[in-house]
Amino acid sequence: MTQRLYDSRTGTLVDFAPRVAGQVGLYICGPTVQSSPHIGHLRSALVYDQMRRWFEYEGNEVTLVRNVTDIDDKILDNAASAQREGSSEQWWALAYRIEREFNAAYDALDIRPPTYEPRATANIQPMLDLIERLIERGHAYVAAGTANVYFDSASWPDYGELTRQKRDSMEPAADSDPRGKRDPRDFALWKAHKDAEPDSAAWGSPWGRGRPGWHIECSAMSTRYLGRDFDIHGGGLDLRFPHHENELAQSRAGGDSFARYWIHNGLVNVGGQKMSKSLGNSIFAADLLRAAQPAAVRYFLGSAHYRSTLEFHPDALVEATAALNRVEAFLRRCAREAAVETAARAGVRVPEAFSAAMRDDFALPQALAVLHETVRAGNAALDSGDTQRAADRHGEVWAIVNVLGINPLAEEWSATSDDGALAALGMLVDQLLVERQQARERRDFATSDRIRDTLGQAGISLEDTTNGSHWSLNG
RNA sequence: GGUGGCGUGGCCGAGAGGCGAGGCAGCGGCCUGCAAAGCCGUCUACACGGGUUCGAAUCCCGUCGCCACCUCCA
Repeated sequence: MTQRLYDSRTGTLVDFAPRVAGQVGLYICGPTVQSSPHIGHLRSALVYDQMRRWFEYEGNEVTLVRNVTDIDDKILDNAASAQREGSSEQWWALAYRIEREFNAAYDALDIRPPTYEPRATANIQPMLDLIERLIERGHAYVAAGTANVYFDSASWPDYGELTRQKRDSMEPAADSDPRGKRDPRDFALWKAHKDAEPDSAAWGSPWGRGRPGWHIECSAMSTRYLGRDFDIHGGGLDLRFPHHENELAQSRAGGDSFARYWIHNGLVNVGGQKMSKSLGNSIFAADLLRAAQPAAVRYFLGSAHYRSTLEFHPDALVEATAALNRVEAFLRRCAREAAVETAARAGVRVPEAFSAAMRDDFALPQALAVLHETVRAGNAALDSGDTQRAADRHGEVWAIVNVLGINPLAEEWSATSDDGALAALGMLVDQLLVERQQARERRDFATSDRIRDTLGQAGISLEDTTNGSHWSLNG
């Protein structure tokens, strides 16, 4: 069965075939590092992380390139306004600090680093080369008497193809500062240096000192690392227009065939509304990581289809944690009762229904339904004493949670735990469990319940089974 | 004005002509000293009005409501 995916350029579900069989090239628009990462940034990164893991699980070699926009208007503005309030932080220091915040959040969620992460400021020359090519081909012009270079949208008949809009029916943009544009729909390839901006934010070019426009970096960097003809270009839905439209226009006008497939992930709403600074309803990465375990955050962010709007609500993480606890409880129970060997589950493949869901445009909600159905089947097998069948389900569940990166027992999540403290806790709890068991045997339930209550207040839950009692720390 | 999307049960969230995805929460049962966990069962649905069809949440027409993008955006 072939991989299907929704290509937003054609607006249809299509068969995905990589340019070179077994090798997938993926370019993702990363963040502009101007302020702290929020839930929307994480969702976007996670969506492509899970796609990448799935492609790799299917035997492909994936080259994932995700850029960092580390020079743009907002970064300069934010640095300048902080400086007016006494900050000494330069724009490039701000960008780097924020970039590290993003990487810390990605790491916390085990979003694997891309194959490469190019920064705009490190790729000025390839951008200049592309701009020169566009001028030579008659698709760009230098605004008279300035160092501003614009893409000539009227010279490119396909302009609007990505979002299936006609150039003539686009709303005439209120262009506050045309600076020599021939048409409001033209967009900047190169922006002339302004006196008010720091010298460090300008590079030399054939047209004068300045800095790159927003879109040109992605055209230059995607083709530099993935080739002039590559497989998939992805990013947030809000980037379709103008960012991706302009990328596509300038790349094709420059002679590159560019991305074969375009994918766009849905945005995150909070309280039914788009998250925005002015509404003050932003949920930041730090908020999420404080509220729940990383695996639960991943589970929540992957609980809606990647193209759907995901609704964040206060209980969402509680529900995700509960759902994942169920999976964890099964994995632990199975390890106890069915004596599952690590080696035995290593080669187990995901259930066919799970693969079918993933191959159908990465249908995560259905894939998660398969996960839960497999857990239920495994628990039912344990209930009936069929340990072989339980072990089989255990292997499948293990394979699923690893592909999605939501394995509650994965080493990634436990790296920071304090082994010494945990060992000490274990000894104390085990001693209490012995006392409780003795109380139960003499039917002194007042004592046994008191021990359970005390442990409960300390955040430890108990589970009595025919093979003894088990304890766990509440997530 | 242009382009695209959405409205599903208490909540989240799939599905896209015929067996009610799944999770969270609730209820009943089994199990349990009682719980917890688990399993079994179960109540609340497809915005509204027409139409097509043997059959519509799904297709068509209309209505209402909501949202996104149209040069800052994940």
